[in-house]
Amino acid sequence: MKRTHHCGDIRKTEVGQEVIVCGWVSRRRDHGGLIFVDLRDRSGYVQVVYDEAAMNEGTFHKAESLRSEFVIGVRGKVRARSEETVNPKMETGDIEIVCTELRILNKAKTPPFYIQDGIDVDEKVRLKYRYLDLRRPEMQKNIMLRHRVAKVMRDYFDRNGFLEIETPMLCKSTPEGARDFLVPSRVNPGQFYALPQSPQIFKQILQVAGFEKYFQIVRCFRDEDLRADRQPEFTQLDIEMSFISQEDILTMMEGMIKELFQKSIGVDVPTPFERMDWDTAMDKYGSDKPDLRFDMPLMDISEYVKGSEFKVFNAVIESGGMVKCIKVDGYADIPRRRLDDLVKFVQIYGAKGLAWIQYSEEGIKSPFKKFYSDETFAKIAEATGAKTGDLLLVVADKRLVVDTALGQLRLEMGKERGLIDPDALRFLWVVDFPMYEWSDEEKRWKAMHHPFTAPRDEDIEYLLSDPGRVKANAYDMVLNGVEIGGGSLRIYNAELQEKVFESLGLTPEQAHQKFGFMMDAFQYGTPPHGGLAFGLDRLVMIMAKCDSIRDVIAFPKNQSARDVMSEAPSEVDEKQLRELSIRVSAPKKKDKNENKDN
RNA sequence: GGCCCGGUAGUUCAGUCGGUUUAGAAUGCCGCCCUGUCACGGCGGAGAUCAUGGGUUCAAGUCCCAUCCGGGUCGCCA
Repeated sequence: MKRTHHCGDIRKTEVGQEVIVCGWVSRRRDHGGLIFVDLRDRSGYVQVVYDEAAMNEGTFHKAESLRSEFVIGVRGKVRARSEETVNPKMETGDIEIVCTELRILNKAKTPPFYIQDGIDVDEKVRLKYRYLDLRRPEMQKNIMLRHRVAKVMRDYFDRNGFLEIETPMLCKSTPEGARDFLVPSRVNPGQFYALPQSPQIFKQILQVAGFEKYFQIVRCFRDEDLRADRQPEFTQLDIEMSFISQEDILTMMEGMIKELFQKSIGVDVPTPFERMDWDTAMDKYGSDKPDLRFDMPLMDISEYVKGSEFKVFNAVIESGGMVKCIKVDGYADIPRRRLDDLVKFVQIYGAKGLAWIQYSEEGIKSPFKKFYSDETFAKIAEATGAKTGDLLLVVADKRLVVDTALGQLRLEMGKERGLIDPDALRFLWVVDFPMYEWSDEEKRWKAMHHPFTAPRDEDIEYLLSDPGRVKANAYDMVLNGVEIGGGSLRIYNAELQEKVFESLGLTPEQAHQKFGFMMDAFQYGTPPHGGLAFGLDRLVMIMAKCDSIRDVIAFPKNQSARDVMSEAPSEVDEKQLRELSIRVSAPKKKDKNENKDN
């Protein structure tokens, strides 16, 4: 019984033909002498009819035994449905297959949840039975889209002269950056590989090796805590090019994105993308990845509120901080309760509090009303464009806290007030990133991007004397407030690279121990080069309109970094550990699943 | 590591102030009936370690403590 058609592909053109289809029983409607089965394969659904009066008894009897998710093969004739029985909700709703032969290829246990779109089931159940979850059409679509995305990317880069080159999964552990996943080496007792956080160094060395244009769709690993958009292993589209300017890279990537959206979801993305420097992004949107699907910029009102009796604002301004606000149109009647919630909300991001001005019909309401004149409130209204009915939410603190808290509050208000068009795609390049950021925890400057990023030429003199003012030739691609890619022009001069290591607090010995092979390579004729990497999971997540990258990864980990289907990670045999010269100090874990299910 | 939310039939939920409940509903499942359904319909039935452990109480799904599990988030993520 060899399949001739896919379920979802059959149309009126096949009417009269004998077809053989295979798939899973999605729904069975048993009317006694007449049974309908919606048969599903990866292409979609088709209705199969079993008519007691018109078929042999054994076959009909078999049809009566069908249950959800049985795997069957059906031979039958395609028939046009009568006008009253056409189902416009189904792609194949014009036709049905009248079964003449039924083969039950496999029975199935009753699944723990419905195999259909839009289910509301605890994610742990979905992940445990991932093979059933993935059987749902919307998940199938996501995985198919992901395939399509990778395919378009490969075609684009191939056509533009790029080579896909694989790099090692077993690498040297490097300082800086995320925590490494370590892999013990059996043949080198006591020594460890690290799984790559990205192929960064290898792709640069491939430039030294003269490949000029490299790309790779590659798995990366970072042992950090998980989020809706962060998995310990994730996929990057990794790119590096020689003899190019920043402009060349941005243009090449815009072309790739344009083609990608056109060919995989049929959306036209206008190019070139908007550009914004990092300082502006932080100042205006309180984020290095602004969501431009709505406006609501942060506005500085320090000059209007300084020098008053209101100690909170004064103290902040005098110590070099600032008072900024966002304007929420038509929300002057925000419930007091909600304001209390928002105070807590900004505190998450380090703000000590939140103030507000309600320009309501009954007049101005504000916790600091008594400290300021009506004129001051009028001036603030003028400066911010606030009209009667509008709400200003105000945060006072040092710059980074104000920007972060208000930036997050802006997003919260954007969602709450329905200002975000769910179909909008707003691309943006954020450029001119700072080279360093200060780590309070480690009391030192850390590379904001990574230590191979080239500082702007005019800032090189400040690398050691004033790292905070150095800007880098680094850029991020942002889509709808999500960082989907980032990269930089690289340092290609060994001395400059050493200087940057020094600025990061690495001694020449440490630098040499960790990156010596790279520094060596750089002495043998390194071309100017640069590149970037995209987060493939995040990109597909947005294209598929999902809220979590778990929905576009076939077998993701849960928030505790566990695969609940295969139950990884797990303890291993003493023998394995002995071979690796490893002794485990962690207490034995009880089997987490011993008191659960079956 | 911190904060927030959650855990009750296979699934999704309800369960008030601790007591009239034998812990309900929907859906799924099982059986019988049903020839034009497409979320088919009708009748009947089975199905619960109320996450786990301890405590308070005459009495705990409900209150308290601890633990486990899940999700979101801050820190973290070059």
